[in-house]
Amino acid sequence: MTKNTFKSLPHEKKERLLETAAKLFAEKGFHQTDMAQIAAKAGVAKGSLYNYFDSKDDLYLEVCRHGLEKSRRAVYGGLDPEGDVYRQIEHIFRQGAPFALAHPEYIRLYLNVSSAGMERFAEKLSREVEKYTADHLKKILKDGLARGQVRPDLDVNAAAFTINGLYILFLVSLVSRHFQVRMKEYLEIEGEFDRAAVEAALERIIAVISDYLRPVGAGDPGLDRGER
Amino acid sequence: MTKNTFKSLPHEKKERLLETAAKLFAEKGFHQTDMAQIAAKAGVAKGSLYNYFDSKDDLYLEVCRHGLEKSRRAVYGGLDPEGDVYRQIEHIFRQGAPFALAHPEYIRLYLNVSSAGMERFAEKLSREVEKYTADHLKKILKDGLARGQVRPDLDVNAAAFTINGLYILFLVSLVSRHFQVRMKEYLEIEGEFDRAAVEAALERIIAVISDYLRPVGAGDPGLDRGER
Amino acid sequence: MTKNTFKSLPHEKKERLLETAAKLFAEKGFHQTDMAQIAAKAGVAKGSLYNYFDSKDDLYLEVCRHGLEKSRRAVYGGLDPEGDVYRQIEHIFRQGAPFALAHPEYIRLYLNVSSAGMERFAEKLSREVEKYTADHLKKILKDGLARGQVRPDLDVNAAAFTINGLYILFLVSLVSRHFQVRMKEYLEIEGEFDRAAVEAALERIIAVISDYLRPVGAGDPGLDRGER
Amino acid sequence: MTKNTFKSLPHEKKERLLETAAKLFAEKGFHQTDMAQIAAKAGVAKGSLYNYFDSKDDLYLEVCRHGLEKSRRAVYGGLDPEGDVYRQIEHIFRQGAPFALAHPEYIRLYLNVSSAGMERFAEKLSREVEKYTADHLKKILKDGLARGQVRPDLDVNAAAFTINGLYILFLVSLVSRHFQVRMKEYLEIEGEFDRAAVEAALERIIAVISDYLRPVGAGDPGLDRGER
DNA sequence: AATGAATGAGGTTTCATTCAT
DNA sequence: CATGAATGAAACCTCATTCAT
Repeated sequence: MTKNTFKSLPHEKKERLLETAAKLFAEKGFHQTDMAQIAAKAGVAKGSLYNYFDSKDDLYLEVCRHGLEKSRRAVYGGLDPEGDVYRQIEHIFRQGAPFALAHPEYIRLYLNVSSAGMERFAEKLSREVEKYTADHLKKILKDGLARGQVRPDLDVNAAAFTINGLYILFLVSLVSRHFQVRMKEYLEIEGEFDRAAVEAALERIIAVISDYLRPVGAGDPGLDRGER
Repeated sequence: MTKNTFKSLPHEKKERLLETAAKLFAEKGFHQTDMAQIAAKAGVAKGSLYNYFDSKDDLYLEVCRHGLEKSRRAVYGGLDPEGDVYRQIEHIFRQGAPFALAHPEYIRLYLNVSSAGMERFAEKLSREVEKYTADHLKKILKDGLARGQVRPDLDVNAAAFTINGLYILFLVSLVSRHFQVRMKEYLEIEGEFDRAAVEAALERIIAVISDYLRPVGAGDPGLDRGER
Repeated sequence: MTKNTFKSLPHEKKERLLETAAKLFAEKGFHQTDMAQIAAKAGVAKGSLYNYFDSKDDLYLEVCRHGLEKSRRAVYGGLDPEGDVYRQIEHIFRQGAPFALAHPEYIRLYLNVSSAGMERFAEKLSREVEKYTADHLKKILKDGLARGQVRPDLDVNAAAFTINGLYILFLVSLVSRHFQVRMKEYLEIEGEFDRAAVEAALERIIAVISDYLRPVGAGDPGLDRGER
Repeated sequence: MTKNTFKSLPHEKKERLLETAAKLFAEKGFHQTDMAQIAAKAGVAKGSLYNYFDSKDDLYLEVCRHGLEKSRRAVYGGLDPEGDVYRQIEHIFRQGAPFALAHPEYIRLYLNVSSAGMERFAEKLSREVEKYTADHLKKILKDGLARGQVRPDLDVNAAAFTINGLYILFLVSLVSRHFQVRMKEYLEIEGEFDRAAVEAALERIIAVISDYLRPVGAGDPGLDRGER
């Protein structure tokens, strides 16, 4: 468990340490990153890491939790709970994309937790990570349902599962070689996966969601679909 | 590159070796699996692995390719290209689920290729893996579009991206601790994630797809949605 | 010990095998050369090497003996025992130099036998190698002494030791990075150690020998010293 | 490159480590010596070697450099630059012999650098090693020339090459099986190569040098030749 | 609390030799 | 006799963690 010695460190030092570690873990993977490297890059002594954390596992866990908080603040921070369901969903995607581009390390860490040999972290992180988002999305959809903004026969949970699934796949496509190749293949994106391509992809995905949610016969699309 | 010495091995030995390696890699991750272990479990000498493959990387790649072929045969094997779009999509999901349960190792390997430090494998595998499925799905949707089985305004590529995304998320939920927790959270599955729960989840996801694809006003749902 | 299976091989195959091995051993050293490589380059099966020789050691020994014979034929082959002592010594140097340039591998093997961990080969080769040359040189000097061609107070054995020492040092300077650097440093050779530089060095060394051997007051130098 | 962690070790530990390594490398050769062995014999952990040196190569280089310094101090330490040329040369031989007997490992290491597969070390060591000695010898001879102590027609560089060659051959005869056999063969030494035999050999070699250098007609030999 | 040297288990790869075909 | 796959003992090097300063 994170020790008090770490908690009582100056804020700046804590941030520097966790961010350095996040970048390294995300870039090279858990096992390929070594404690000495983290210490060196963060400008602390290798031994100090063990004054702050019980083990490498412990540090990794803390790094993930830190990333989780950061991403939540970034994505759900400015959400207007009174807004239209489409606008709220779009808000999430539109906050998520720049966050992923600015902090690819945290998205990568999310992905890594699902990989082989990382189950002990999933055990500790996954519910915490997913419950928050799931509850949020379900609430948005339920509110939309209550207000007649979405199709009345909507399976809220399955829809939330789907929307979050698209959100995850979109974000990991911004940071993982594999998923980037996949997205380019599906959406037939040629050349660089630059800002414009990201924006276009985002709009098409949001349109899918909107098309799915919209009540039958709704003439006015809930989200801007001008692109399609 | 895989050496000829491996290729000319008895089929059974090749299978045993690749499957043993697949299971170990999938269970413990690439770096946590050691060559000695693979050799011992497969009943060959450590040195022999290096008669068959140039390196651990090379073996891993071969294991992934082998899994890819197996999964393709299992999932796309009995596909009836003349069938209705909904039936074809359902076929894919209904073949994929038991395959994933019977061979969780290959789904885990798929997931691992997207994790940090595995980019060199993604570089070699991802397009090969994704192009096949993407082309398949797009073709199914285009045929459905031509036959008027799906909404006429469908963004085929984005739909294929979405459907495959749901397919991936569904399968990885069967094999990855993290994604299993996530699915249970979203779909509010309590207790064991047993066969019945898997079946129920599968139907809800297929229903989402069906609802999305169906032309507006189509009275008869394309897929059985009795569950919902 | 070399097996009969090797001896009864076609001459050409034996030569090819021994020469291939000589080059590899000389280039990379005994331990860095592996049997598989030798077999591959010589165009024989790895297993065959063990039909021909008891072990790698045994092969190495045979390679050295083969090189020894070749070098003897090349260097002492055309020696005229009736000739003047100076001419005979010069003959040895003038035969040795092109041989070393044409077959650096054998000179390198000679050098390697004196290095650490090679004592078991020295035990078997050194006397055989050195006795022949020593006896030859001593005979030449004794004859010269008898004929009054060299200083009457000559310590024949020490002189032979010295002359052969210079011969060895000259030859190894043609094939060993270390001794080449050394010779260039001593003789202040700048730039490439090309044919002309080799010739010049050779003449200076022969002149040293001649100066040393010449009876006091002998007006006519025994060897051509025009260069100096 | 040698790391600071090594440099800041207690002098005694550094010496112990380098000497242990020197002895092992010299006894068994570079490739036959393993890091674990060195560590065990020197009483440090295997991992520590890698805190001190980048690699086995790096350690070997350091061991050679250390030996070089030791041998220089031993051989050139008490040299009287005002002395007679013959006395100076004899001094070098008379210092070198006991050093080689006391520290055969360093002479062996010198020899090893010239063997196959060691070129990367030669590249880094040879000039450094040879230049020092070459310059020294040339200076001694030039001074002798200026003072009329040696023959006026002396080829200083070739003479330095020769004298150093004899020095090398003499020393390696004390430590290498091969060269010992050679010396015994040339000088017809029977039985053990003991102190007395070494002394006798040394005197004969010095006499050769003296005879060679001495101006024609010099009645009084520069060096004691009573033995012959 | 901070430091960084010390530790040693562990992992990939090499290669001489054997042996079945 | 020729072949080349099989074997497994090493060997270099890494790195999480400890501990003395």
